Amino acid sequence: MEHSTYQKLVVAAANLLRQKGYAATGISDILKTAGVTRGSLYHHFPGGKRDLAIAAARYSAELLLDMIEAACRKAHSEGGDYHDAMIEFCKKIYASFEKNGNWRFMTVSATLQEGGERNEIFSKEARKHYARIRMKAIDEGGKFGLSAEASYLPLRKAMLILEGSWLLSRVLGDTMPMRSAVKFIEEEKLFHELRQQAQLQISHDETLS
Amino acid sequence: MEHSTYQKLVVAAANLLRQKGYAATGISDILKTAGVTRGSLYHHFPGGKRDLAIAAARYSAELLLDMIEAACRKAHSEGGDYHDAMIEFCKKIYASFEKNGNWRFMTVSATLQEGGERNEIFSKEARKHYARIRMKAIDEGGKFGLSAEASYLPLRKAMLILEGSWLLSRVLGDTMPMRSAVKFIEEEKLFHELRQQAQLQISHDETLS
DNA sequence: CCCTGTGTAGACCGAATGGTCTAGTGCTGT
DNA sequence: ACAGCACTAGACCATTCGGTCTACACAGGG
Repeated sequence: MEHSTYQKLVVAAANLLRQKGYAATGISDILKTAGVTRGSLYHHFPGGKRDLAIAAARYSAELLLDMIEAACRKAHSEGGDYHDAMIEFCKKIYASFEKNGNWRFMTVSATLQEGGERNEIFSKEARKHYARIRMKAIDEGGKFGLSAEASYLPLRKAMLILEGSWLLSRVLGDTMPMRSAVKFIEEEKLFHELRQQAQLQISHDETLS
Repeated sequence: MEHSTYQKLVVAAANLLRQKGYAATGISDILKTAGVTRGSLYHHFPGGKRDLAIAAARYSAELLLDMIEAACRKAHSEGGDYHDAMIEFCKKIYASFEKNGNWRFMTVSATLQEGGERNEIFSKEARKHYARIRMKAIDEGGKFGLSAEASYLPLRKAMLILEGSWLLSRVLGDTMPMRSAVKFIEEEKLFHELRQQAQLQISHDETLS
């Protein structure tokens, strides 16, 4: 990991918050995991737990964006299309889930889920991160010659499936839902191809008539 | 609501747990919401919070099964197919989400998510409920003449999308993800039809050759 | 040499948490 | 009338929570 106290705190917080959620994660947990004492935390994060959670969410979102970018780059270099990139992205997440529990994913939604009443600060942060993810999708999709919508919708669907299956896998203590998420996202590529064929078919028919 | 103290506790707990999660929901919250005092709670649920959460999860799972059943019945009576039932199911959940925040859904995964270390009791409960949902899907799909797998997979996919979008909608404080979940699940019907056509196409070609 | 600023250490605090315990209420069958 | 019971009420407890505060370590500049 990183060696600065600040970084140690963010990394530890990101992991714990993702695993247990905001309310269940105690400051002491984070301090113990990070090997840091209370004074340091409140020096770097005057706002306490809230500040730290926001920093952790930002860090996690960064990792997620990197994964998306890497998956797209790989698909590109292997001659695949945008849907191949989505599959690659999903498989990466599954692999890391299978290996280390749930580490390195499901950043924003899990991290910023404070119990109880609407927390406008956290919601605003979350919206910011998801907007960035959206922009990244549009950007990467564009490199495959896709429109903004054709870039964003597949990623959104993949994200929903992944978040759902991640949630489930965590509750059940079983990676099966994550595995089926991979299958579902592989299916999406087929779906997309079939839809294209069907549209070709239609325009063909229309040309004939 | 129900009038027995036991029922009042279960209903209040189910709502609060779903909204805020296990760790963030205090016993006092539940008592206040239910209009019940501490002694009563520990009379009906000697195991305290844990017992109550398990009962709440069971209750929520029951509601979910009812919703699935109702959606299938409606699709049947209107001459629709199994995918129409999934769409109906999803729309119902979206409608109730739109109306009362997040009430009456996302039972098991949210309710039984205790922070921290693997909680084998909760996981076992969750597995039990999801197994029941699976059986219900197979049962209902059978009435539409579908195989077990063809019954279960669409529901699983719908559930994953719904859980993901529910999670997101809650964090963002915006029903948009739920709305897109409805669209995605409507898409599934089209996907299924296209796939059937393609398979017919293939078997046709094979017959010709 | 001290002074100042950045960062660390951990004792300490009030509030809130989940859980226990005793007293009491009101309905039951006898 | 009374004993037995299921149930309710809420004071009480130990623990833990997030957060504050003072003391200290140790740089670099004068």
